[in-house]
Amino acid sequence: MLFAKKLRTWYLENKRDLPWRTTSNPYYIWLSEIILQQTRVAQGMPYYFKFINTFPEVQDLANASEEEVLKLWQGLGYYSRARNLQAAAKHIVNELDGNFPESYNGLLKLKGVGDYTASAVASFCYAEAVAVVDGNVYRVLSRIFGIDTPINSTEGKRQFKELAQELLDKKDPATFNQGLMEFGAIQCTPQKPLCDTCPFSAECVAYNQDRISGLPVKLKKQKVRKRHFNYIVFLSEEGETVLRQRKGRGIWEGLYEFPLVETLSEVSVENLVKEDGFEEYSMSPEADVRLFNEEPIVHKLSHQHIYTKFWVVTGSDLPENKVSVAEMEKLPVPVLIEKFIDSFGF
DNA sequence: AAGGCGGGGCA
DNA sequence: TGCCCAGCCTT
Repeated sequence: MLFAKKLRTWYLENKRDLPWRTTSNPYYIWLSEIILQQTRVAQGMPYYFKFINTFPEVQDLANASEEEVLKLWQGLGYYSRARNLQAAAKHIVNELDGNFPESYNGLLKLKGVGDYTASAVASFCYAEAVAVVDGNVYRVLSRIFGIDTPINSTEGKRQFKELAQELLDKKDPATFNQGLMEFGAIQCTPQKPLCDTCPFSAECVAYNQDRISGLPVKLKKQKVRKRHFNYIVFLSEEGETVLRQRKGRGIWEGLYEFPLVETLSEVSVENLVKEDGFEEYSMSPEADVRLFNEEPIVHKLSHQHIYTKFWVVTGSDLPENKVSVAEMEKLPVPVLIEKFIDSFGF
């Protein structure tokens, strides 16, 4: 049986009911695709509901403040997605008269929309015959066809895109694309795929050559950078503290945090006050600096381990960027900061 | 072509 | 622990 036909049959019998599968509104489809980039369905789902409830139309998203968008996005990670999301919404409203691009090429021009997302929206909403290639597709095709080209190499990307495009059901690209991804998510999983009930096991190269654990091939693993963050948590008698917005390129761009002194290694209070950047807070001599957590809190990200100490300062004048506790809770902050705020109590 | 970017789930 | 998740952007 043809690959597409077999996949279609499997999909129609096994697909999950997901909220973005009941709409053909390109705004909702686009929103769901951005949320789901490098993100599991279970993790992204509550954010999808928050966004469509808060911003029912693309105009609502375009008119919001960046701060409000980032606050809604808080906890989901990869915050450039949220900034690009709103930039694209503004572009659609202001330059495209509120109308979504209706082709792969048009969609590709939107900020934050790459080959995958443009293919997904174009095929789901407009039945354009463009194949999606995401992590699921790499895994499924590499196993069934026994392709060991690294999926994160230039050649691998080209090869898998070409194969997916050949296999694509040109008459119903939406069902094919969703089926291939769903198959990877449910049946051909990274660990312990369900080969016993797999409709492709007879021809699957990985299954028949016992190479399941070896496919797909991925080039080298990223090494984790270790950093040491010292957050200065000012407290005034009026119940204020200080938060600052992270600027420039890097982690958590646009989010808020306490004044930060980054050091090359763990520091004591004697050394902390001698660090570059600390003197700018011009603390009063009678100020009290107290370490909140004796043992550094390790915040683990995919590419960084952040060893964090929170230093609570009382009896000092507050530097720039004072905020009340009520204002603080409306600002978007990294999960690391949110967890501290919760445990500290304020 | 390579590196950077979050947070969480799972074996 | 390490790997992966409906990837994209910058250098």
